[in-house]
Amino acid sequence: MSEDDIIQEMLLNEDNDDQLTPKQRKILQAAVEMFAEKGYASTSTSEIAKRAGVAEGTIFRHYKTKKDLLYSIAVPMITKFAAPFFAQHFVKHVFNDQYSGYDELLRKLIHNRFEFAKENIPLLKIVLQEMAFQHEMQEKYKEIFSENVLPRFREVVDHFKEKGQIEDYPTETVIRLTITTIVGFLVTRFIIMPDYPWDDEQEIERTISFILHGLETQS
Amino acid sequence: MSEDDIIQEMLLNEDNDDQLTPKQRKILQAAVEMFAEKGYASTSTSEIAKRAGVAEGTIFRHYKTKKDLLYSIAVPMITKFAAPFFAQHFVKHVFNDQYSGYDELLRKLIHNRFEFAKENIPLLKIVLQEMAFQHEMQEKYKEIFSENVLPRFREVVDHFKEKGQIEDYPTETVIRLTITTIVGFLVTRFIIMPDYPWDDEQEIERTISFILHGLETQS
Amino acid sequence: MSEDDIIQEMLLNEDNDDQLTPKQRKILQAAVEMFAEKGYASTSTSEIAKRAGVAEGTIFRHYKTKKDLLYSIAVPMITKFAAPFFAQHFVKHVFNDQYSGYDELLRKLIHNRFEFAKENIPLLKIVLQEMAFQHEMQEKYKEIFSENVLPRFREVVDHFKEKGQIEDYPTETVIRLTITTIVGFLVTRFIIMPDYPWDDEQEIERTISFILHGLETQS
Amino acid sequence: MSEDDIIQEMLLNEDNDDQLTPKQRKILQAAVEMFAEKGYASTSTSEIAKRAGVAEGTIFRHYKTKKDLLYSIAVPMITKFAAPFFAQHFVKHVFNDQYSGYDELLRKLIHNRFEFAKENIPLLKIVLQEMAFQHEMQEKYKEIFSENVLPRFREVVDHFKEKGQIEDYPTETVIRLTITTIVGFLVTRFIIMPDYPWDDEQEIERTISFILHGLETQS
DNA sequence: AATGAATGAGGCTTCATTCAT
DNA sequence: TATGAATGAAGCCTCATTCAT
Repeated sequence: MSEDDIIQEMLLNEDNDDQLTPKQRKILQAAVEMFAEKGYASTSTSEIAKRAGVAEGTIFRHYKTKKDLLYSIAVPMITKFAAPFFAQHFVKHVFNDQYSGYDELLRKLIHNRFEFAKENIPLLKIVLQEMAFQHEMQEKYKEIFSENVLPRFREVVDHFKEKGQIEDYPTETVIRLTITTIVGFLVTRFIIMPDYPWDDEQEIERTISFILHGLETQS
Repeated sequence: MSEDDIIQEMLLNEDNDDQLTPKQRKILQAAVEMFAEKGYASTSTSEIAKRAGVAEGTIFRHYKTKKDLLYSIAVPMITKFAAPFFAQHFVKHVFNDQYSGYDELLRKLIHNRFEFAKENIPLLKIVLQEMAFQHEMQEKYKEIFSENVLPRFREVVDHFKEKGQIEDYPTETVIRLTITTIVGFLVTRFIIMPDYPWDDEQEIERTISFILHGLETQS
Repeated sequence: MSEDDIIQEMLLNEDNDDQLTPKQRKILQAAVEMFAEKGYASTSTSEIAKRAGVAEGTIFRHYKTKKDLLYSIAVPMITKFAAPFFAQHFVKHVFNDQYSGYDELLRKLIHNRFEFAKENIPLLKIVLQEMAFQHEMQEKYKEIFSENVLPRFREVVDHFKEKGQIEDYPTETVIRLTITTIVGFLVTRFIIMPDYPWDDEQEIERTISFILHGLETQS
Repeated sequence: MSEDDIIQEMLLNEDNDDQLTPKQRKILQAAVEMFAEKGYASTSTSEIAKRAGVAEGTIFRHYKTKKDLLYSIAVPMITKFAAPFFAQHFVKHVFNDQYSGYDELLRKLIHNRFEFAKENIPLLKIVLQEMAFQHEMQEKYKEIFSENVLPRFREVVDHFKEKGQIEDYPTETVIRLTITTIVGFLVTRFIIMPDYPWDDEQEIERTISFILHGLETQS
């Protein structure tokens, strides 16, 4: 757990707010809000400046370009969202403890990402939206996914497939179904229907059950 | 089946291409392409005009506003994507045939929507993107969903829950998990990873199995 | 003579004002005035628009870029200034008439360019100024000079050197001294001291004499 | 000769580099380079600061205004370029030595200004460019020219006209032709065609001959 | 003396929309 | 119906200059 924390800490501090001037922090905050509300392309730098309480020129002193501003917000978010897969013990734990199962891993992952999403709804929205059009973000996503998420995830899934806990679908399919269901839940919960009266604990459990039974080896 | 066809036909003809002048058709086609490529906000009417091979003014003769153009493309798409739920026998069939199961429904639904998505990738992309910001599209979506999709879907799910085929989750949860998994598959298949060497038939079957077992009553 | 006229006519009509809308003509006129007065870099497009009595956007409908506007003004001017050297009989005349001398050629050239400069003072100023920084203009100048002016001039000078009318300086030197003196005169007359009470006819004659005696074969 | 040196020394020391801090010297140097390369209006103070390796604010500590910076560079240059005419013996020498001719004076003048131009190409470029638009520079030029250059030059020319060495053109015309030819040579040599394989010694001699014969009394 | 963050006016350019033809 | 010239508001960005440190 402490190891995980350290890594997340590092990730979060990568471009840490500590080094930012107050004005810069205000700019980032305003930009995040507005990009999430209206989309990157429909948000003007003058609006951001106004909401941040800053002269428009000040934005460009810190970010050469409007796109720079977007990237400085969105690109690290991609890494952060994939953060659990950077933790050393994400995989190790699974292998070392013979009694641990896919359910335990899933439960940890979902709870962890649920909390993260809850704290970062606007950022999540921005990434989801702009990933469609921003080349540099797609590159970052591909890099993170293929170099960090996919290999770790594959190890784990293969492990449980060998243990017979998971149906013998192609590993990629298992991963797809798992991620799709988790992300689908988070998107529904926080972006599509944030005002629905969710019973989060139960809904999380049902989602875990759904995945587990969906992937369970069929006799 | 014929009933279903009629309804879809109606849906498709709502703003049917038959009534369009060639220029108008060119405009729509160009707009769909560009909105999907670059996003609504980042596409200029002059670019659309150029690609459509018409004068800029011509666009505004047919669509009062750039947003009108978007809506005339995207709003019907929402209806079309929910089309199966408009079909009378979508539900009736389920009730009349005592031997039919959730799997059969799911299989039909997925195959049907898979084909539809395949034929309408750019439109799908546009709707997914702009739903986030366009109020009128959200309204249309909510209307369709709560008045047509949800009630029908609820009837069906309740029916199978009563028959004991589906675990006793809240109906909304079952619907959410089902839709999330289907849409997640389509998005992954056609938008996120269109170039992956998919074995569509098998992947569809696995997705169906995943949903079915995920929702299956646990002894 | 008529031949010469035709060629000049062509040159002048190359991008002739006839094809321009009234607004476009106004824009060009305003741009020429302001570039000459304040320099290209210190003239804003909004000032040009104001003086032309046009919306700022209108400028960019006709000229993609502020620099385009400059080039569309200045580049043809380079050709026009070198126009006499495009005339077929500029050289032929010299060779065909055994009694003609360098003085006659010079006299024609100076008178002709004097009238031209007089009618195009602002354009002359713009070219002289911007030649220093605009790459594309330098290229055009080099092209015109090395492909049209220099070869013709060289033929003529060599001819008169052979006839013993001109001192045996390198041809390039003769050309340099001639052009330098003519251009120096025009620049002084029209740009540096336009308000001095010039006696143009006499000053032209003195300039011709100066060049002729300066280059005359020394016994 | 020593007298001449003293005067030039004074001129050069007017705003002498000795009194400058290293930073200030760097700023001036950077400004000269960039103004010559891109022109005054197209050079930003931040670029100058960057090339000089100082903070933006530092420039404005030494020069109240960007224009101040330009003037502090260009205005003294005007004086320096006219420096020979400040020397007492420039004229005296001519009168005292009955055997000296216009050729000797010209030769000295050209050699002297040639060396000066060679050492100050960027400054020359700046003055030539900005003279067109900067009022204060024009004033300085007019002052220097009418108060120092013109009177001295006139004395000398009148002297040689009386001696019959120079054709009886108006004195202003003689001066114009002389200066035009010299400046034309320097501009061609150092600014328009600096890369041409010049034979400087010979070209200078030819230029002197050209002027002398051009002005020589015609029998 | 030196810094560099901050400013806000203004620069060039794009854009959706209008309208006379 | 179709055009495309014209608009002017707004967008992104740059710049000379100021000021607290």
